[in-house]
Amino acid sequence: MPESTPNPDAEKRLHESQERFITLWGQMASNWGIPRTMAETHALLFLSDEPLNTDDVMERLDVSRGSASMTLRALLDWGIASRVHQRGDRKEYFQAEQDVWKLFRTLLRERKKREIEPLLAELHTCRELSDSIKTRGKRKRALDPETARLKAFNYKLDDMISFVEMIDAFSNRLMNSSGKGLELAAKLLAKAS
Amino acid sequence: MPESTPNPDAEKRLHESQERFITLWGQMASNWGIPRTMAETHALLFLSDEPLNTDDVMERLDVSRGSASMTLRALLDWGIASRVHQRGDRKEYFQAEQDVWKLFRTLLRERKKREIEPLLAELHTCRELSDSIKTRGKRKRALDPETARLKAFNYKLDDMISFVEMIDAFSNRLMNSSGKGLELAAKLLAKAS
DNA sequence: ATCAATTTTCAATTATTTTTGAAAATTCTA
DNA sequence: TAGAATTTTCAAAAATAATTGAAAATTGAT
Repeated sequence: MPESTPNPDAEKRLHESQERFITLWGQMASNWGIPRTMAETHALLFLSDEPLNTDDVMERLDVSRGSASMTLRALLDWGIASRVHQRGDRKEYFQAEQDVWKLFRTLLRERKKREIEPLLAELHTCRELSDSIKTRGKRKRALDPETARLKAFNYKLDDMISFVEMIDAFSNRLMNSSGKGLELAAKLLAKAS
Repeated sequence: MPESTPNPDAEKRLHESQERFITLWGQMASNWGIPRTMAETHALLFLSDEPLNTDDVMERLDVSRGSASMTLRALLDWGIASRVHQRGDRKEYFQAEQDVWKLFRTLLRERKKREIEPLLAELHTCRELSDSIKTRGKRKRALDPETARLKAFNYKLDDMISFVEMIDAFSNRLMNSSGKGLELAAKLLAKAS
């Protein structure tokens, strides 16, 4: 095998590897409730060395202009891509966060805001709703079946609420701890458990 | 307001609160790529004091027999519900894990098996694919653009791989640490960061 | 202000996921 | 083993989510 040939496969194989990564990213994301095209677009930007414009995305991912536009805007909304202006070109260019840990923290922040916080709010609403029954019009002697059911339900809600609060607190730590927060946490956990 | 009346609202309000919880659980789950009915069924079992059978689920959630059957089996597959036999009744009954932390660890274990491990495997495949180019047929004097692209890509893959390996290791810790592992991790992280 | 380039929007279409329901399979009882 | 009760299966239907594409809006240069 000739050692000095500028391997003609290289380009093709790099491309294949990138393609695989993009596809993988899309599949993973869709398992986690994120639209496939959004994740593929993100992967494409992540892998690209220079910023890309809408047409680049359309061509490489074979999607419509509308889709590319919506998707890119969504990535901006999530805070994992940013606009870049290429001088001498009127088109908008986009680039993705390159630091994997920053990316992770951004995603965590967004999902916390979009899901954990509303979840907690609604759980508290449930709890108030059922709690307000408990203390009303009941005698001390507590073992009528209805009260028992109520108590059991309230316990479960409380467990769930403190669990979610725990997750929430943990997310805060991770989000704010600079650098490799998880790594730290894992090490500490390893020692402790 | 009469203090001693066995409040006639109580039943209704408890029911409403449970209903809200079930709905909430379903919505949350579907944000995370889990079928709504599956989560609702889980919530129902979680809230129920005694095990339920397929007909109970069908009635309470207003779904077909087929759906209830599939869903219950899926919950068994996930390991977050178990079969129970009610003596004197031929029907199968189901109950959900009641310990929220155990539930969490079970879900973590499953998602790790179903997603993190395949992800890692495929990432390594990508890496091998692109790595095999790098070392082939290139001279030391490395700055031709193709090699540079390759290097950049490999760096990104490596970052991603070590990130996912980190997550994987962390999941292992959490899964195995008995009891409130996350709580522990959060506390430690709080001290350390 | 005008106009061409570019981006955004959104109703209609297409793709994907979930659910249904009844037939087939299984299980339990006698 | 027969037969009723129960569960499972899966093709078809329904529901949901994502994408398209062309019209409308916006932008930036002159």
